Amino acid sequence: MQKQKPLTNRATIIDVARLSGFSASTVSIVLNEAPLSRYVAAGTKEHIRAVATKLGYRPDAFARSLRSRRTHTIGIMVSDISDPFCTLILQGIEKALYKTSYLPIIMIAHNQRKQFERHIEMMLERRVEGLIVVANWLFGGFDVLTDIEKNQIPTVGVGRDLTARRVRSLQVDNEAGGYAAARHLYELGHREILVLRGPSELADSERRWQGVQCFAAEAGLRLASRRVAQLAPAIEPTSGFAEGFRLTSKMIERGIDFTAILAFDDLTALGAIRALRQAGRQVPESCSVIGFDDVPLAAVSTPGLTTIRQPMEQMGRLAAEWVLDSLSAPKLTETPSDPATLHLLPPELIVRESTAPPCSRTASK
Amino acid sequence: MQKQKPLTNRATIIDVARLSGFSASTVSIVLNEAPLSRYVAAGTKEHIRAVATKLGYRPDAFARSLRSRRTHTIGIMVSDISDPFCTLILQGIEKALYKTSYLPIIMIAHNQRKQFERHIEMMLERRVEGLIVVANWLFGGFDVLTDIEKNQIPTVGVGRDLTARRVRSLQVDNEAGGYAAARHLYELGHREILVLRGPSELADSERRWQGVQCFAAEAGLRLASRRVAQLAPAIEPTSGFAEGFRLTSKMIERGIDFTAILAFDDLTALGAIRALRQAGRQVPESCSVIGFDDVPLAAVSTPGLTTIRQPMEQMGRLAAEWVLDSLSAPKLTETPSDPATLHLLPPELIVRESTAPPCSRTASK
DNA sequence: TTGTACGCGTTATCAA
DNA sequence: TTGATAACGCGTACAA
Repeated sequence: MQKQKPLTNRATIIDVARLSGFSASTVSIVLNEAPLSRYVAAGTKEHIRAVATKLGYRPDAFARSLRSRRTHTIGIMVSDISDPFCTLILQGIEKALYKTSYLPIIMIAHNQRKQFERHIEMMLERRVEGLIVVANWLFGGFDVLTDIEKNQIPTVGVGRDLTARRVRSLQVDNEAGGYAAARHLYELGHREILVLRGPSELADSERRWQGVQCFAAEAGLRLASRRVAQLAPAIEPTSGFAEGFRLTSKMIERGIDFTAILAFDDLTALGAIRALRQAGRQVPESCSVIGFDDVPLAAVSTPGLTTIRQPMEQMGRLAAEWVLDSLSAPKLTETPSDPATLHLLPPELIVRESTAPPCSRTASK
Repeated sequence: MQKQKPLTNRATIIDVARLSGFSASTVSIVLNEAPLSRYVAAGTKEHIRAVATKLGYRPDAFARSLRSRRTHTIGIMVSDISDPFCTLILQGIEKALYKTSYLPIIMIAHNQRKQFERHIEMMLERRVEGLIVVANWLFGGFDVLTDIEKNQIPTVGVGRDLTARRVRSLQVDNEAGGYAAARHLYELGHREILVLRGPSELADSERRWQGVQCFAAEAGLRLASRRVAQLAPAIEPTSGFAEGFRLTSKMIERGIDFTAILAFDDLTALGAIRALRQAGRQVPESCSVIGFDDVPLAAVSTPGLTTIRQPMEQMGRLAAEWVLDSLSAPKLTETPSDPATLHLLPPELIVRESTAPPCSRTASK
């Protein structure tokens, strides 16, 4: 029958001090297991701890940070939370951070510059010690990052190349990915390949396309320009599906021959598959399709989608580790001329059911 | 010893005061546009603002909150960030919160009780003013929420029924959803329906199943027990795919007839489709399939998946609004006997291509 | 119209 | 071994 105080405010360290009969300093030392707590009598410690739990005492992060000048906080700016690409990277970051005492502060920009800016403001006010920017698709200018730059907050970009903004970045090797995709189709025997390039505003599009061209040149494969299409500029990542569908349908209507489709990403590939099916063509029997990313749905769609995997979890983990490193590393020199490196991770070919050798009757040669 | 140096040497309000020649209080009043700023000379304001921006001054959220006793922060606990279900709810919450001055602090529990607990601790230390728990799948006991209870923090649960923990909750009407799914298949003409029930530990499973049974009773539809299977208990939401595949394959092997499958959720449905395809049956020509949730991949898989939509964004929005309401509402009475209502939202039937009338040759009767 | 003084909860420093 | 005190950065009565 213990009557509890209707605390509008919670127990503070002073309450614990009063009730335990010791000073706030001692309480602080004991509860934080500070070095000095070695000299505190065991009984005292025990008593103080008992009182603390009894009162449900919890240190106030705000007061603590104000005093210690440390927030133990890392800001994570995600461009789009409904995109599994970002989500998996986030997962990797989370896992890496969870082991440490750092708390991730996740903010979602919804692909809007305005929100991005506002969130950056908030992060600065919250004194994040590091920042990770997870971006996939378009994302306007990143000029806002200069704010970060001025404030000397260690920043890492994942998914997009932000080195132009002087931000160390982490990305899959798009060129190698494009190369691997083209090679896979070629080795299966495909010679008439429809290439659905990504939107022009995305740097990734160009890199993957270069990888494809590079392989074609090496293998002596001819990429007829009539079999190359480019996705229209798009705001949302999901618009890749509609574009893949539209472009593939158009090619079929025009009567252009092809035995395989090399799509910009998984969603584009799925759109292409829908178009093929609508035209009465089975995948992979009458047309192979390969995607890019290896988003979770690639594994559960039917047929399972052959694709180029980006090591998203690993990318997230690495980004987190980089930030953590620069946090713990002594800032020996101020290097404003630091050239902000771009780190490329190897992609991996994941073969599922959507690719197969071309059917003899379909192969026109 | 070396003097304690700030990690980031930013401008404080005092710097602004010094450089502008006015006192800190005047600066504070001006920059916050406090009521008293009405009496400050326009020139003074302008000057102070200029100095502030010149110095890149940014108020420190920690100091501010410490003083004002308000954090303007709402904790959001997400059970699994890689589950699109959670992600869409999060989206709704975000959008609703963005309009306000409240900042969402997102934490991810990765479906692990331990992490859940630790994050709850952190949220309390960060003095969140409200809490939203977004959960889909299993999630151990929620006893930890008693902490929250004690601290009198307004809490809303989304996706799972947490009323047993005295947490106001928001959920789709699972029974109505099951009912609608069964009805859709029945109205298309299906009489031999394979039902893949959800895992037994999930309360949703039972409710959906009751909806199905309810419709069957009303329509005089007989649900043969040999055509009812139940997913094995599972930790991850994605295991629904494997289970859907396994159970459907087993049914086919056993030679059990059915013209349609009513799956527990979209992933289960996709697993079923995979199994059907492997057995040489086309969807929807030789078997219809209906899912539940309307996760984004339902729209982009081929064939497009007919499903029961949960209004996830709306659920998120509502949850946010509820929390906001209890924050602004005057706490007139302490009502520890408050029965924590469960609010049910209507599901919606989304018809795509995976359902069709049974083919005459397939229908065995 | 502007400045002074104090308090928010913690922790580091020094004194006892 | 423990306690007193001063900061951390900001907002706001109250005084001027």
